Amino acid sequence: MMSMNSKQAFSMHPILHEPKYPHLHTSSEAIRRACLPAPQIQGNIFAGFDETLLRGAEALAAVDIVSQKTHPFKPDATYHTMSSVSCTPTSSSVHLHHPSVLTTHHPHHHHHQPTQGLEGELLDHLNSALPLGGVPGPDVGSTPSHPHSHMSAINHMAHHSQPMNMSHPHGLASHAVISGPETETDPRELESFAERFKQRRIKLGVTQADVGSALANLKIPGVGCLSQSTICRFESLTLSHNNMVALKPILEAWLEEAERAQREKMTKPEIYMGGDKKRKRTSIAAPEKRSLEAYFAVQPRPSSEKIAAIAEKLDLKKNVVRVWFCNQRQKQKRMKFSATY
DNA sequence: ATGCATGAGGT
DNA sequence: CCTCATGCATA
Repeated sequence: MMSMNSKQAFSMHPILHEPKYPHLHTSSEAIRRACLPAPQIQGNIFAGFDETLLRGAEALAAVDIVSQKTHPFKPDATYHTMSSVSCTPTSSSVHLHHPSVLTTHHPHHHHHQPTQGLEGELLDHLNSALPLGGVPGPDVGSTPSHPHSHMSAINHMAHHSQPMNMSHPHGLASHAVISGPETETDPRELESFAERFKQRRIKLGVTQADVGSALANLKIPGVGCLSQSTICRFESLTLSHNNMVALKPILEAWLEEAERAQREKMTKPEIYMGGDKKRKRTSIAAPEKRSLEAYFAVQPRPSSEKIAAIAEKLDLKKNVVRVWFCNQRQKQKRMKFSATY
């Protein structure tokens, strides 16, 4: 039924980093434009908002007013036992460097934190706003204005960098033209590639995890292995546009190499195992999650204090809440052409 | 396939 | 502390 990962081990040291990617790719110069609002996000933050928002509002208000109370205990579900991850040596490929190949930031950013001053008011009008409006906060949830900057990925990529909604009307100029690195950023191109990739990958009888670990064998400078998660996300386009663009050439290279290898009957069963400490994934219960969503709808970027208050209110660790917001923001931004089309 | 987490790099 | 790219652990 679904793909199962056969193996996957690898990992890099959390604390051990090296100078990592030695190369270039400093070709940023993007001109990100003011992005537009994402019409709709996949998250239905407002599903059954009646309750949710009410609760949220209540909670929010309560938080504001009550704030600290000495909670007796904190049943935090977060017990991540960090571990020393070891680079599974068993695998034929080693990879120590960080795969952070694509992290080049631009100096420009312009995000504004709009009206942050009305935090207190938010609560209030939340009350009034939600029950009626019929459509309480679609807008809020969509984060109408979140400009963002980008970083370029690997060396050859987009330059004109239009982040996402570059609606490249069509110009599918047969992408053959070499000199034009700017040819591979078309969302449609990425989409079709992802699909072709998946199909050919399956045809090769390789799992997503296999692809990930095999990448290290390509010995591409600055490229180590990737996890099953990332391969999966690439195939399902649940990565940022830039991330997709950056990964495409790498996966493309792997694909060709894999098919070539198969032709010559060279299959190397790589097996590895990783047995370290496990990290426990915190699980936020549904009610808490609903509250968080409600908060997010009004204020996607709560201040530290706010986060602390929310955390206490929901009886969660502050960091858990902070990370939740970060992840939520990230989700809203990822590709899935909802915003572009 | 996804939820929560870590870490690098930037402010 | 944020954003991004990624990953481990899970459903």
